[in-house]
Amino acid sequence: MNVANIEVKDKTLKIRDFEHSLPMALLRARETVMQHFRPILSEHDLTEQNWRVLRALDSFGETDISTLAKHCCVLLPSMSGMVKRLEARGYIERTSNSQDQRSSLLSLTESAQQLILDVSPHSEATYKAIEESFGKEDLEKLYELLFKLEKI
Amino acid sequence: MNVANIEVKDKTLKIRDFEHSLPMALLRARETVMQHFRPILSEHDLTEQNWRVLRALDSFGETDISTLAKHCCVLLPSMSGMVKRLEARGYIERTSNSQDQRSSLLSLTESAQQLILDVSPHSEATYKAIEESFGKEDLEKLYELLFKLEKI
DNA sequence: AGCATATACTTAATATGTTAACTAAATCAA
DNA sequence: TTGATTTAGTTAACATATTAAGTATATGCT
Repeated sequence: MNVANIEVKDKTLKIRDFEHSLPMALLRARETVMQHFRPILSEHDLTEQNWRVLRALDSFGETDISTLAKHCCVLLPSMSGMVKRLEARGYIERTSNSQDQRSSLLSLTESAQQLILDVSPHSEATYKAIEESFGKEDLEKLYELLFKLEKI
Repeated sequence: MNVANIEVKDKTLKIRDFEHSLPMALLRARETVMQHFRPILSEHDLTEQNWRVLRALDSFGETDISTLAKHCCVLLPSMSGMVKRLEARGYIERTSNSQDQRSSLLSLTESAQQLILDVSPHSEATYKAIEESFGKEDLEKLYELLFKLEKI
């Protein structure tokens, strides 16, 4: 018997409730999407988060680690370790910031730029396939609703 | 300069590209939603995942750990550890499965059922607030699109 | 200048995500 | 019935998430 809704005799309603949970629905949807992208990334020994960081540096250019973390939706301690590992693998460089000795500026190495050139076409193709399967109009509508949800 | 789109003179297009990424949009939206729920859960020393597990057990009733993991969108090794910790805290019980000695059946303790009764009203209220702020029709539309996305 | 406070980041500790290896029980085939 | 294979779970190893504590530099006040 379901304690959170004791008047419900069978579990049908409560199960729909669980499946209908907004965080759950967002998680499942994201999982489905990522299942299409992860094989491409893992071929290059990149995690989903690694790819996010490299793409963000490519998009926004040289930035400090805090700004990068915000863009990538990653907490600073996670980013700290990730950058350290990507630096060790030769994908990220640090330049000391003359204005503030506490932080440094991060940028992509040549090797990382080449990696992005290699991976991007596959990533783009996967995205196009999703867009085609899902429908361009529905996808635009989904973005609209997701962006709206970010602002509540 | 953005390597993945070298003909782009400034970074505007590439930045929008990054922000417009579907996994990123889903992640950000989910983060926004969870920021509303996490304070309630952390008051009871529950992680987001813990709450998912307890709610799933409440909804689906006694189940084996593999089924539970699928419902919660969690991998089996993660679930294995989580169940062990929730069991140690007195929230989950194991019953040996006479049909199959490899697995056992999991269920909620009285204490967990009481916990759900305590937390649910706050969780419900938060959900209602989100629903009101976001709009009921848009929320239904969002669910519809998310469920559709799960099926691609 | 000198001290208190704030800021930027790292490190630590523990939980969870992810893949691979491992254990034990169940099933299947000869 | 025995031996190979499959299935259900756990454990291991490492990456990331999360909160708290620690370190060094900047800034503001007196």
